[in-house]
Amino acid sequence: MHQRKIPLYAGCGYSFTMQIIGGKWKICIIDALRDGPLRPSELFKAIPDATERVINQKIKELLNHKIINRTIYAQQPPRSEYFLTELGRSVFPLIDSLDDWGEKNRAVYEDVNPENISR
Amino acid sequence: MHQRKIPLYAGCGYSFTMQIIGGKWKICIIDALRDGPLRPSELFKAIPDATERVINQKIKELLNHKIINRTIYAQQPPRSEYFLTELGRSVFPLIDSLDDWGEKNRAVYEDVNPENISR
DNA sequence: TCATATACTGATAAATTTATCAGTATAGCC
DNA sequence: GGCTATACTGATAAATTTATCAGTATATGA
Repeated sequence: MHQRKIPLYAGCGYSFTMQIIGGKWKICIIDALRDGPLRPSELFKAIPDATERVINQKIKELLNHKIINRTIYAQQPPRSEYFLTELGRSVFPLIDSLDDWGEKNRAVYEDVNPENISR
Repeated sequence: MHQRKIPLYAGCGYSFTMQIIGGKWKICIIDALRDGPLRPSELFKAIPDATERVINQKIKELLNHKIINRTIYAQQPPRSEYFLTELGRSVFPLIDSLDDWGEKNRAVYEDVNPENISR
């Protein structure tokens, strides 16, 4: 595994929250599970821009962080389903706010040269 | 400068928002400017955990993204001040929600072995 | 003249995150 | 036996972000 060298900074609530739901794909996963449990393969289909490997990694983090949980069916071939925990559902309002802000303010950057937008 | 190879993913509003306020220090900067303009040196003092270089980089991004703006006084030694734009102030509710969620749910992880929390 | 204070920028290294690709395990079916 | 489908994991490369450290410019005042 990967051994962290610089301790995570969580001095403020938002830094902490960002550790849980930040990164490139986590919110996508949470959002995809809104309407009910999904099997891994369904999750991959729901987020086609991400590789399966990354989704698996992020699933693991979300499991560790108790945002999602898993049902494993004792079948062959294996079958499992991921679903949101109570804690996971509690981030819906955050996602919605972030999403609304983004959709609303996307237009602000539309008339700008991309060179001037990027970091 | 740095030339991006993988295009930024902003397929959803929240991905877009995350590009604007995500990363390790941007929200800290926005938050620090809540109570009024600050000079760079004051900003550094307000966020002692970050290096000045990083703050400067993030300032640049926030300027590009029209979240903050700058007043430059024609003085010597130079004097400038950063302040939030209208757009910048519009993210307060987001920050507050993220912060509240973090403070509220921090405790969830307190009884857990750190090994099981990290990614 | 020379050091000072201030607001930056450049170059590069280190750390972290994400992507790529290949491999494991197993019951059931042909 | 060999193939399939499924849910993963490992190793490593590539990309990106953050950190480290040094340097620029300039009016002012000692």
